[in-house]
Amino acid sequence: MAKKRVSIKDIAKALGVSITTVSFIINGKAREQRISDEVSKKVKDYIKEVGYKPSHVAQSLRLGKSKIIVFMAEDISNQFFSSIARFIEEKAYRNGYKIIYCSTDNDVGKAKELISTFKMRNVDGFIITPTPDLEDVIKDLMEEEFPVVLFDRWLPDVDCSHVIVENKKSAFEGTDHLIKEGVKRPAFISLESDQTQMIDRETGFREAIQQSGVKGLELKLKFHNLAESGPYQELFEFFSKNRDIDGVFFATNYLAFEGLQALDSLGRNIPKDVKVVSFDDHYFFGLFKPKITAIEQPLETISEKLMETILNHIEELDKGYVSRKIILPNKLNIREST
Amino acid sequence: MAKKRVSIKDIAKALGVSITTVSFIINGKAREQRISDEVSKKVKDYIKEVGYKPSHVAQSLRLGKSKIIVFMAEDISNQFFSSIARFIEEKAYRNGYKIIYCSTDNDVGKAKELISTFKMRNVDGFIITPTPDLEDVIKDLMEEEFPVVLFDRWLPDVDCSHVIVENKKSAFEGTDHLIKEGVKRPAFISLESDQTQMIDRETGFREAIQQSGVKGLELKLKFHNLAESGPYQELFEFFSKNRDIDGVFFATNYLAFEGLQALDSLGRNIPKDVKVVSFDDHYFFGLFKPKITAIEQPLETISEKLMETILNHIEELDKGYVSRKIILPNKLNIREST
DNA sequence: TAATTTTGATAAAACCTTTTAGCAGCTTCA
DNA sequence: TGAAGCTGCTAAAAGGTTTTATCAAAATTA
Repeated sequence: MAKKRVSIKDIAKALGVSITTVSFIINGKAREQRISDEVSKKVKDYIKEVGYKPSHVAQSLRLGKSKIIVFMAEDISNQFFSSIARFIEEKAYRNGYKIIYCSTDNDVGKAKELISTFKMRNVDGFIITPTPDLEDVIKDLMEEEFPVVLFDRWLPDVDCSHVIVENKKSAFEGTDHLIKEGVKRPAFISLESDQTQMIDRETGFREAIQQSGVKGLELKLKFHNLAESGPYQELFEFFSKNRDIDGVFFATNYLAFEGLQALDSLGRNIPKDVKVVSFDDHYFFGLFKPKITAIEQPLETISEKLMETILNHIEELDKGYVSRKIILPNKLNIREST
Repeated sequence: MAKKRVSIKDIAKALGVSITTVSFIINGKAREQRISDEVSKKVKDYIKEVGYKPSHVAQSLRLGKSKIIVFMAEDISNQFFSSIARFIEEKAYRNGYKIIYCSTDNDVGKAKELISTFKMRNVDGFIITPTPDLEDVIKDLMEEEFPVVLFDRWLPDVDCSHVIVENKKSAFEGTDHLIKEGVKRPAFISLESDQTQMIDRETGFREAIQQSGVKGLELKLKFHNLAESGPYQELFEFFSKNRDIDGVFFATNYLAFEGLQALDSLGRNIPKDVKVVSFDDHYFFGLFKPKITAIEQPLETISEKLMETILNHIEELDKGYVSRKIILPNKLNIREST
């Protein structure tokens, strides 16, 4: 027995006033529109009595705003993204926005499809981890004046707001830390990817080894999605072929988890034989034996900046777009593995 | 220079036909409504040319359906929930639905607030992990004919659809497994909670020890949210006070992670001194040394059933509500810790 | 007193769809 | 020849809001 939802019209009729009047009162424009306190009170009381709530859908239609922001992650089940999702959610709700999420699996096709379906939904903004080759879509989005903020990585060819971290600098520091701890033959394990975050981490590694004169080694693995088996086997082979490696920098934690297993299978002791640093700190690095040194991204600050930026874009849509590019520092958590 | 979005009206005007005609053609009712193939083609071609996409907001308003489902988790950044979120997302999108997520932190107040804001949004359905004391809100929701499915736990006092797992049976099996491996003094570590999933796991544990005649021990911890520090300290004290414990059943993986650390600090060897089983398998249980025996919930099947159930409720709203109660089996993954 | 301003409100358009009811004009059948 | 049925299409209402333009009555000013 679903009681019919009460609308402004019902209120107006019941109280013998006009729809306009009710709307003004609801929106706090009673004073401004010279509605008498008497009428105002009557309407407010009635609203409370019947528990009226405005229809967001109707508001969306009328105002062209949905109060919905899309959060497009590479994979929402990944700890990094789900943690950000959690922070973002809180900040969004506090500001009256809701979040619709989706995962691209780093696949352009999927990303394009998702973006195009969301455009129809009148969403107010997009927070996106861009897949490779997404430049054109992002440009379109921006031309159509959709607020967009990228994160985790960015697109050099598009002048779009983004929130990222100091990938190069932190990778440099991490590598330098390895070298300072006596590593002579460091390896850099990364993904086959020309996305900015990976490139920057690689550059950081290279600059560090170049500066100190040691000879490094690099391994780039294919992107595995969840369904496939991890890169364990490849890592195992790599480490068994290159016995002289005495330090490893993992470009992302998922590689570290697999790599640590491989090193363990090979009987390499950490940190005695091999020292280890990983990008992207994780709860489990603290539980590992030995505890793993890692670079921690400031998840909450990233989320804060993302929301701040997107809300800024949404709320001053008219006042001329200026992209905001935010680069945040990370923190190197030194633990037992180095 | 945002090009104005084209509407049905624009198409009608441009082509000199009526809005009705265009709408019929768009919705594949041309034949049925005897629109000539000639007109039909003309309209379709034009639509393709200008790239018309219907406004979902207007459709929502007109049809009273938003094609949005709410996914209300305890905490979206928790691996269990984010994994389900990932599966759900996929299944929802394939069926033309979008997912809005939110986290309750197991707090009724927050849950109530969230539900009430979502009601206004004309969402089509709710997938919920109920917090304690949420019965009334769920009842209201159901009375207002909102489709609802609960998961992870359920509310005995409400006849609402749910998808859960065989908590009691699996806890029994896990405990029984410990005992069969020679454990004489098993401990059950859980949360202070009277939610069904925890109660059932506890019952399973109790029945297993009762059946075999061994004497068990229980510890119930407070629910910690993310901001607070974990229950490490309490676990440490518990284990150091009860040196005779030679087997532990953790009711959820987060407790296991903390508990394992505590056991390690105390120098207890696993599995020689203490055998360990945990509810909720996790990628990291396989990386641990030793690898931890755990009960794996069928995440994908849970998600499938959730979507199936909610879609069923959404699409046959009229045909009389019958709650569906689905209980899925888990899998005991025996590893090195037992 | 007449003209003007202020007060307290309202009608109606707009946002974009879907869908019911209906309207000419033509064909068929008795 | 008149009634009934079909064909191809459309007008208009409804869904719930916001906002602009407008209006009558009362109050103020000249």
